[in-house]
Amino acid sequence: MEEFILKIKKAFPYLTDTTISKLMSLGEIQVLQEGETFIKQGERHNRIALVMQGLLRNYIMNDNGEQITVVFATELQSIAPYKCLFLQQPASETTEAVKSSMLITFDYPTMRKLGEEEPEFNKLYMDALEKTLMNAIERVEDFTIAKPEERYQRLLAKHGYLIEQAPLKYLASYLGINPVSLSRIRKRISTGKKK
Amino acid sequence: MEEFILKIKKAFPYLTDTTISKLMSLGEIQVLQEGETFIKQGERHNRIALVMQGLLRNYIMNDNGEQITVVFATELQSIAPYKCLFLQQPASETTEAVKSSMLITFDYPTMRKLGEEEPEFNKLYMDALEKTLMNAIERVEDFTIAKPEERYQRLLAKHGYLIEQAPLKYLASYLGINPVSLSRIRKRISTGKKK
DNA sequence: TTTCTTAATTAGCTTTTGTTAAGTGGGTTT
DNA sequence: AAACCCACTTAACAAAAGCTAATTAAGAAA
Repeated sequence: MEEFILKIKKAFPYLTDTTISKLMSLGEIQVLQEGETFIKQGERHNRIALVMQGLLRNYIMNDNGEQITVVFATELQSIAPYKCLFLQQPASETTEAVKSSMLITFDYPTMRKLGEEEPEFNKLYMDALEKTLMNAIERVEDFTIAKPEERYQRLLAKHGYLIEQAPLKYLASYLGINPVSLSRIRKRISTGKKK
Repeated sequence: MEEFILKIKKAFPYLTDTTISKLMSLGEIQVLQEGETFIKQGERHNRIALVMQGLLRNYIMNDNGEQITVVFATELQSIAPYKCLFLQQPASETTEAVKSSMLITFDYPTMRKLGEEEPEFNKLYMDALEKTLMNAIERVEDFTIAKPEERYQRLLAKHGYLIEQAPLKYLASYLGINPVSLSRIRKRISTGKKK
């Protein structure tokens, strides 16, 4: 808990101590065991989560009922069913803990209302949004620039911890490829390399 | 001009007339001919654009020096070198007019500072950010859910105007595939379909 | 009009991925 | 220990995409 506050301070240096304590009192701590969900597809929901510890993922279902991991979130990253929050719709995705995790969650409308009076809250929310946007853009770039095998290599280079912590089947859909293909790619890389 | 203000009012109904006129006075109108750029890769830049008319794209270079179109922006959508704005880096992408277009551009730091005093500005910026984020997420979902041919189909269904207005070579990289492949996909779709 | 240039299509071949199915191994449960 | 479950791997073949190059089409320039 203490260490988490320290991390927050480091990540958002402009937050005063009073704001942080207000924030902690507004937020709700939630602990999830591996496989437990924070939000389920179809639910109406209005909370946004900041990951304190662990690893979560958002997944949607494809036409075959398979889970497609759209995004992972780890320490100090925020995760939410954004379309659901912004458009007031039932969630189209599920947020689930990949390993046991701790979150602090906030009511989205409350946060935005608070922000109107307290600029610090607004700044915090905007920063979180901007970060989330940059991550999404980076992900789109990976898909447009790199072919499946290269995407795996880039993921390995940039976010190796994901490859260590998430099972292959999640990673495969996250990379937009088939689990069988990903296994093959791994082998190609580990053995004599290509060409 | 008049019609544009009407569109703004429709898209952001909470903006008062005074805010809108303030906004218009703060913004700078810019007209781009086809192929002209708003921001070039490598430049430092701090403006964010709202498209009034036309069609723009952001592209980056891959390792072979080919242009990869990461995102399109059309009427009432915002476009900017986000990573450049948020992290104060030289732009890693170029923003270019796909056809002759009109923009209104704002200084990003000014807007954020203004927002601290005037909640309406903040709300506008957050709404724009949230929309941009939703678009990026949708795009990631397309990549993870659908194979190249299906991605083209989805694009056709959801954003057919892009397919009418943007040349194939831009669309191909936008969809993460080779122009030759896209041409083949088109043919496969138009002729007897698959199977 | 003819010429030039560039985008798009088509073709032939290679490489990669998708698909289905059969192993393999680790970890639980009984 | 045996039986079971599940993730991952491996294999074999089909389908799709990548790559190179040649051809066609269309628009701009001479």
